[in-house]
Amino acid sequence: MANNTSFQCRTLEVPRPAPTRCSRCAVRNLCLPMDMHDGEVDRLMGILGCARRVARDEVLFRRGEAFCTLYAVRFGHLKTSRRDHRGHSYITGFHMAGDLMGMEAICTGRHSSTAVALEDSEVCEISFARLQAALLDMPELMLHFHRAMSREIVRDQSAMAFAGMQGIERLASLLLDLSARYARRGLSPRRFRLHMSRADISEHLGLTLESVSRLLARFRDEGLIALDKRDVELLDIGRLQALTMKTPPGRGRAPPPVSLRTASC
Amino acid sequence: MANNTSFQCRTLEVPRPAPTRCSRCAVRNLCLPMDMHDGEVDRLMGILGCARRVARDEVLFRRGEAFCTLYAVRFGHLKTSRRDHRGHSYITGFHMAGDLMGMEAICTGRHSSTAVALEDSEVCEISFARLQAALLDMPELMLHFHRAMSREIVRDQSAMAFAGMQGIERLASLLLDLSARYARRGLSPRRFRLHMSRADISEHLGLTLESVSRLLARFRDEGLIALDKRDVELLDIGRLQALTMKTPPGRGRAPPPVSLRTASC
DNA sequence: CGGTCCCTTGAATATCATCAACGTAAGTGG
DNA sequence: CCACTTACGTTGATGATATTCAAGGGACCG
Repeated sequence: MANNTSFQCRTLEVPRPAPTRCSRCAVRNLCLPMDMHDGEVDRLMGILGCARRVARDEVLFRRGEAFCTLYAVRFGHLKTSRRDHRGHSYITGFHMAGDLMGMEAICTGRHSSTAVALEDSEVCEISFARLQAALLDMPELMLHFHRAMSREIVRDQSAMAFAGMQGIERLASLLLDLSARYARRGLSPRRFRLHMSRADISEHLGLTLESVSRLLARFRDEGLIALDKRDVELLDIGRLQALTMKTPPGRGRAPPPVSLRTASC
Repeated sequence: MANNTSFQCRTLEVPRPAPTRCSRCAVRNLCLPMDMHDGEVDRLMGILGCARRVARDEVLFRRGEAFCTLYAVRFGHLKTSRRDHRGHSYITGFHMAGDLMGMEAICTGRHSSTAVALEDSEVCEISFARLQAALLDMPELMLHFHRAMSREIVRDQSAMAFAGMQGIERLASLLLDLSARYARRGLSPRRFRLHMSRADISEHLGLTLESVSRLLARFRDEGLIALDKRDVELLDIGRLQALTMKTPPGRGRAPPPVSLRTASC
């Protein structure tokens, strides 16, 4: 982890590891197009800053701060939060290896949310200006970037559904979402750690801390999950999914088949 | 509105207006960079399809459908909706002149939501493939596009806050959001029409239709708004804003000042 | 005129927030 | 090592809020 100063870093407090080597990165396939060959990958070195360690509870970026870099999570977990009009804060997302962070800031040039590490983590700094320039020469990378932003839109729109759900469904949805994301990373979809506090969960789901605690206890008592502090095991994924699929008594309808009217373009 | 066939349109059912002329479009400044001169604007003609009319209740695109074009609203109002796991649908957004639609579909190549017109409307079809190609030559337009996607992320993240709000705050937030959007378009921020049904509002806010009706009546009775079917007038915007800022009794805290720690980039 | 759609209103119930107390574990300092 | 503190989580009692079920009003349309 040699201190690298060839690229201007924002703060000098944290020891700097060597510049990011995407070609060796564990989450390369999450950050970059799958079919990108190493030669192209190496060209990216120019737009990358250094990997940056973020200690637990440390702020990666803060609301109102000028935006200049995107961040790709190399390992660890982070949360992003905002405040609504009344100053009440809520968590817009939990982020893990391979996730891209900071895209909300592009539109204004200032961050609209604050990112904090839930555990000691490492992110890869991506100069937005250099990325913009690089995209002009790399059409596949540009498309990949657009897909990443679109994925963030889909994720955020999915979270909007919480508003119409009961607490029990919100919590089940969160557990299943985390499970699926770990599965995609080759980790266990059944056993994982909730790196966030109960308060974090409640601020993400729009419930109170007490409700989250009660709901988790209920899931445990009903044999849906095993729970040991922040370690959770999903004992009955099928029943958890069923929870997200019906609250009303009689008419729990299966989601209709996706219409695939082929378009002629 | 001559029928134009120089560009392949998806359906031939609707009469085709002449190809879109951005340089004369009323919402040009919402779609395109402000400082774009007419010469550049004319270059865009190549990536634009035809303006497309969408009749009230008509589907512009449907979940599962292959994605090939983005849509910029020229006039009218539309809604986009999705279904959560349990098949329960919710509305991800209301869209009006100048809004860009369809960005959620970029990541998978298929639409994840369904767009329906709330009234007779017109959108401008933007071939995504051609847009991608054009962006390679037009760095400012690329940045503009990235800002538009980022704005969508911010908007969606703002809507996530509904989950943590009471009904009264959710409704006030919606009214103020619509008000602000109309103001930005040079329309009255005080008087406007709710082009969506009560059911649409309820599915957007995560409430029941009955709750929305009761809350609107309450706002009316308390002199916050005047209400005549779908026409609304905000009589006391200040008090409406106050509603979004405090529900809890004592400790309604003013939002803290934005921290502007200047970053050295 | 009958029907439908959209909206409103009422009464009973379920769900969640609030307030409060307590438990546990980790860290600190004597 | 023990008393103390702090952060985090659990649990209980109570009340506010929103949902559910039900009925009905009003506008529009064939």
